[in-house]
Amino acid sequence: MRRRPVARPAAGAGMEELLTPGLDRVQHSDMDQMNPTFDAPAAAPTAMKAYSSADAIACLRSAGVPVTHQRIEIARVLFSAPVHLSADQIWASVREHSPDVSRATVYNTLRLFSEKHLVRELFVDPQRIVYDSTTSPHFHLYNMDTGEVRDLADDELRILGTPRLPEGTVLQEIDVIVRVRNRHD
Amino acid sequence: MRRRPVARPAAGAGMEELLTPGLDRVQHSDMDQMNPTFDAPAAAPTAMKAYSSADAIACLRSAGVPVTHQRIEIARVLFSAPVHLSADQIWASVREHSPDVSRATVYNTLRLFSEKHLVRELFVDPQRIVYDSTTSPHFHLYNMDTGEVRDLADDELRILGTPRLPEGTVLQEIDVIVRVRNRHD
DNA sequence: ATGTCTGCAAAGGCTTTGCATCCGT
DNA sequence: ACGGATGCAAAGCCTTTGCAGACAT
Repeated sequence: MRRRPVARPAAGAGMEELLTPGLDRVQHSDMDQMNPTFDAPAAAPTAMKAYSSADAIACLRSAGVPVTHQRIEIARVLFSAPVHLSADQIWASVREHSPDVSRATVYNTLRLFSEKHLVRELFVDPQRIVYDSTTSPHFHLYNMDTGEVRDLADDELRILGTPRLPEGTVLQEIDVIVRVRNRHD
Repeated sequence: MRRRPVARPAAGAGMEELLTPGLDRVQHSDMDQMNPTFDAPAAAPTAMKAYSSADAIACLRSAGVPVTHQRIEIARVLFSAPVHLSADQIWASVREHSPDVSRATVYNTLRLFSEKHLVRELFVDPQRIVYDSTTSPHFHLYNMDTGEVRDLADDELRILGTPRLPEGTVLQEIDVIVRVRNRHD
C-alpha cells in the first residue's frame, strides 16, 4: 500500500470555524442556513514562534507528541514561521542543521503531526503533499507554474452557505484553493 | 519524471464564472470587489449525453481531439452521465466493452481530455486524480472514508470576494472541496 | 528494562515515457 | 506512404513499511 487508507482522525472541536474565516461583517443574503460568526478562530493548541528548541518541545508536549531530537528539528522548521513546504523540502531544511535525520522519519513525523493537528496537509497537486504550518481556518492561493502556496487573507474570499451533508456523515473541513498561473505562457 | 511539470494550459474564456456559480441573488456585502453575476455558466464546448458513439465522436471533434476508437470508448464512459472516476476506474469501465485498451492509453487520453477541457481533474486525495465529467463551474463534496465524490448544488455553497492575485499571475480556477467522514468511526 | 523512535532500504501504487507496431487517410 | 495513436513494459516519483538497532524514561 502506498498510503494509509483515505482517512484521518476527526478534527474534533473547532470544525465550524472552517466554514467562515472572517465572516464577521458579511450581511446575510437569501441563504437561510447562514453560518454563525466567529471572532477568534480556535487555532491549533500550539504553534508558531517556536524558534528555540524549548518552544518546540513545549509545542510537541502540549500536542501529546513524545519529544525526540528529530521531531524538535522538524518542528523548528515548521513553526518558526508560517510556511508551506513539501515533505522533501522540510527534509532538506532539517538536514541543514541535522544531517542525521532520515527521509522516512520526516515523512512519518509529518503524518504524525498532521494527525495531531500541528500541521495541515494540502492536496494542491496530486504528486506531493504540501504541509501548512498554519492550522487555523484559512484558504489558499496556488501558483501552478511555480508551485508556490500562499495563504489568503480572511477578507479576500469567503464561503457562504451550509452544504447538505449525506446522511451519516460529518463535516471534516473545507478546502478552498485558488489556482493561478503566470501571465503569458 | 512522474508527471508533466505542474502546469496546464490556460482555461481561456469562462474563467470568471468559476468565482460565482449561482451567485445571482447574493446581496453585496461590505466587500468592495464583488464579482459580477452570471446567469448561464459557460459550460465546456461539448459534453454529456454522449450515449452513442456518434455523440462521442461529435464531442471529440468539436474539442479538436482527433477521433480514435479508444477515445470514443473513453468518452462514452465519461459523458454518458456526470461521473467522478479515477483513471483506473475509467480503465476498468472501458475494458468491459473494449478489453483491448491499454492502461497507458487511458492515462494519456485523460490527460489530453483535461488539456482540452473535456474533463476536470480533481485533486481530492494526493494519491490519485479523480476525473470529473462535468466541466461547468461547481464545487465538490468528498467522503474521506468511501472516496466518493459528489457535486455540490449551486445553492449549497457560494464564494464571495475576489482574491488579490500576485503580480503577473492570472486566475485559473477555484477549487472548493467539502470533506466529510462517516459518523462514529 | 521496556517501550518507542530512528534509519536504512526495499516495497508499493499511481502515473509517465520510450519505442516498435499498427492504423487511418 | 506518412503522421499519429496505441500497447507494452519499464522507469520514476513520492510515500509507506519492516526490521534491527539506538534511545529515552
